[in-house]
Amino acid sequence: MTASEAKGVLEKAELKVTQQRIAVLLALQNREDHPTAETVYSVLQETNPGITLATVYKILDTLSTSGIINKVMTQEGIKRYDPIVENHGHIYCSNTNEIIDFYDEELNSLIHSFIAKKKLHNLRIKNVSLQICGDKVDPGKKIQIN
Amino acid sequence: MTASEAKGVLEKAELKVTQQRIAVLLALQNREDHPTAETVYSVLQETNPGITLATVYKILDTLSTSGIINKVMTQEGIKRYDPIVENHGHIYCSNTNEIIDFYDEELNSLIHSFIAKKKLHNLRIKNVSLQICGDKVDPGKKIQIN
DNA sequence: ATAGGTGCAAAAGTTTTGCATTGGG
DNA sequence: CCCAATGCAAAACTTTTGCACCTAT
Repeated sequence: MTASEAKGVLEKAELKVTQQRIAVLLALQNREDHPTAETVYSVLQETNPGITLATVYKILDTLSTSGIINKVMTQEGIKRYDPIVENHGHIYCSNTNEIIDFYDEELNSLIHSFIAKKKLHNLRIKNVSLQICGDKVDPGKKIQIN
Repeated sequence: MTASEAKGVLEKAELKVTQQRIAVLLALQNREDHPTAETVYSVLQETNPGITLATVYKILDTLSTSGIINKVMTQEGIKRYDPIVENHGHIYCSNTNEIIDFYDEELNSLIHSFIAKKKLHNLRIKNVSLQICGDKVDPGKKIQIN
């Protein structure tokens, strides 16, 4: 994602375009590790030395409330953020603290048709996601999905 | 659940049987609202005035680590606890802060057979759960599942 | 007897808030 | 220009920790 694309995303969401918001958005897009506010903040120190931790917190909250990014809670109660907003699940490793995206069209339609069939009255569904918690057998290697 | 049943649960898990642990376990069993440590603590003030908040925290952590109860993270990052440990999903209402159990055998087998088929290598799965986030349309009424 | 649990207070860690200042539309 | 976003510091809030004391086994 480029800076002007980020600008477009913010404008589309009717958010004021600021240097800080663009920087946070770009920083998040460059990561696949679902960083915390603190991590985003320290990454930005190199490129945007002015930005404040409190501002990063506020921006991440604003962006996730607007549906531009995704908030993910860890098992430990830490907020982490995901640039991918499409429906997908997460795998949590309690030994490495990794959060890995788990995307599958078939599973999505499986779950959604099931929920539609169940008819949840009086609920406006905003988000559905499958979470898989576990431990890596070999923390040094990646998790393979196939 | 009775006090002696609670005692049995603790013994089976090889945990030392204390008045405080029994009290916390019973308090949790009597609730369907997935209380926080703070809530469990204040509920216990009536029946067990001696117990400390820190102790409640420790006990809830011990019990969930032992698999006797279930830890549930809210979207806000608050730890809440569930006496039901069988595999089930949760519905989160962001307007009422309710957590509602969502249990369905068919969905469970659907998800599990899917995961088995996908073969997640290098991962020791501890827990799988579906989380549905939404808003109650009418906060005064219950959510109907059928 | 002794290993481990509890109570108390203090600390840690994350996130939020209040307010003055700055900057975008 | 004006409202909203930012920066800064302080506060809030949940949860953990250290240590002395107590209690199950």
